[in-house]
Amino acid sequence: MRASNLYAPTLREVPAEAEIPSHKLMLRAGFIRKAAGGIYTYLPLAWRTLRKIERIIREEMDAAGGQEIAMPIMQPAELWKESGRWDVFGEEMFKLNDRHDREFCLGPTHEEIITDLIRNEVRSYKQLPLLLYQIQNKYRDEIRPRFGLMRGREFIMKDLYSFDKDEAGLDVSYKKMYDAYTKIFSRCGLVFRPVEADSGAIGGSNTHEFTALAKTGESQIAVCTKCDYAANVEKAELSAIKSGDETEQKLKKVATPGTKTIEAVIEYLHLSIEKSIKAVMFQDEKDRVIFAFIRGDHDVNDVKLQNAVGAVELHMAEKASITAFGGVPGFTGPIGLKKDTVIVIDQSVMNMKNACCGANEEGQHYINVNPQRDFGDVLVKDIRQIKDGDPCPHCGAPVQLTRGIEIGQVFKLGIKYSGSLRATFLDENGREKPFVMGCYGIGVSRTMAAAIEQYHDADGIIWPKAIAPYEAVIVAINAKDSAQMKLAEEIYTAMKKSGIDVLLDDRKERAGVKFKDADLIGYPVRITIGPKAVKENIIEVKVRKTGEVFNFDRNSYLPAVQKLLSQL
RNA sequence: CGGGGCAUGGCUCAGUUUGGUAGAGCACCUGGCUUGGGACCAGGGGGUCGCAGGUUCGAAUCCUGCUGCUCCGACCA
Repeated sequence: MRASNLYAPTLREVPAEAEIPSHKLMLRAGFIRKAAGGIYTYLPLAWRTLRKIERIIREEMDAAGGQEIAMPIMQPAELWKESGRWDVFGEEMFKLNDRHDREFCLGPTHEEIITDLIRNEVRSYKQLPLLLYQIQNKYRDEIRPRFGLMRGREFIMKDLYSFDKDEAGLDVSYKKMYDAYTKIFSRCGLVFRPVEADSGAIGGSNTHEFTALAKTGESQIAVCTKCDYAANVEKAELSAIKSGDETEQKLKKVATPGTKTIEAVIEYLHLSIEKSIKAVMFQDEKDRVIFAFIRGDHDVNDVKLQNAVGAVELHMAEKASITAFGGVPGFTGPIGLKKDTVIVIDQSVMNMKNACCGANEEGQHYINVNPQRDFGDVLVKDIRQIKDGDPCPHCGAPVQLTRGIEIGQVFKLGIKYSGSLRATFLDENGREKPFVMGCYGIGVSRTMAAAIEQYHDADGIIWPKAIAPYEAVIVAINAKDSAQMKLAEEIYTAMKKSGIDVLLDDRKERAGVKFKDADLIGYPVRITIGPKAVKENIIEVKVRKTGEVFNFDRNSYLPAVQKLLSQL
């Protein structure tokens, strides 16, 4: 390809709409243009990179036994109503009607379609396992599309669905996908971690998110500094903190006027914050009021709390709801609350000795609180949010909190969809059984964005070789110098012939412009053809990532460049 | 959905406070000159100032309503 024919409109200035590096750079380097909020056109450079990512995905999916199909983007409402997700997805789904007023949606995912596809045709356990996948556009009417391709309303996703006869089979399929994902993201050159995640409202027993580490990432993860444990902060487990042996003192109510915050209480009582118990009140979707208690210096993890009490959604409780159950805002404690409410105590609180907590009376706290002795029959769970330096649940070494971009997820669905859509087969004993399913997604367009988040500098993108739109660019310094152009052409032809994915920048621009564009677009290597090349037979090769410059001889540059590329 | 901000040529923005001839840089076209890190000179084209009302002799500027974009929050691959 010649740059003079390439549609890659680069921008000198940063468009005002972009916030994060990947978005800014994709706009500036001429990779994408916005069509509407969260909807983008992929220009030639982006499309090449996407196709390279897809190719890697296809190779690994096929190697793991996957078969590629293509399912419709537009899907009938009936299937979604049958699975019960027409309303669950709700506003987030793009819905439309045809001329006969039949309802459709633009697929946000394809569990319904695929389950429907196989439910009437796969009848026997002998046809299993079955792994089908596609690379397809997905649609989600995001409340707030942002960050360019990171959170769009239309995005490219690879989704594979596995069908097995039993849990053991699912475990095998899951492992295959887990391993394939590891290979895929490694081949893409990304720095990533598979992290344990919460399965959320979709249900399911086991799930890992593949997260590309990046400062701008939207999800927060806890990574062990010693072992390979990594988990989404929503999921990251904590073990109960042991307390020192202390003689239990007698429970006592004391006046603590005006101490509505934990800080005020401990200052007033001259206690350390580790001796305080904090109350946090929530209401769920059924308007149940939930009283959660946690050590003063800890924070409640609302996903853990949701799971602990079986709620779908939690929000802060209203004052009236708190008082209705005997709580007094600022002075709420577990002792003396009405029995017909939900009380959850963090596991670490149960080990505390001679602590303090609210007495459910204005201006009053209890001291010498010993939860094991004083709280009676309460629900004890791990509801605490992990923080930097907390011990790893596997090896005990401190964990580190870091941010990442979720680029893939592997998920054991079990029989959730095969159950609701009545998709069954006959097992060895002739018994009808629902398929045991798994689903496995990769955000393809998001992976491209994640790569840029990981690899860029002040001058532009620095593509990993495997997913760069072109592996190399040849810059002729002076397009009007026919000797230079002739040599550039010669090298271009030779490199192409040897299998290098190369672009020839033959534009009639000044050298500076071409250099700036090459850095911005981020070709892994740049070959410069100037006077030195013509007069001294020196082929100059610059590595984008390191800035290293190599001078190769005109007669032997090709193997040298190949070797250089193979090391990138 | 709640709270900010913005909307002026393809891009980045000034002009709006205090109403009076629509601007700059970049990009684009022509010619010249230049060619190792986003040159320079000369000439040129392009904007009903987001939309709809209103106030006024006169509105980019003041008022009302709407739309779009964007940032923060609740939601999420």
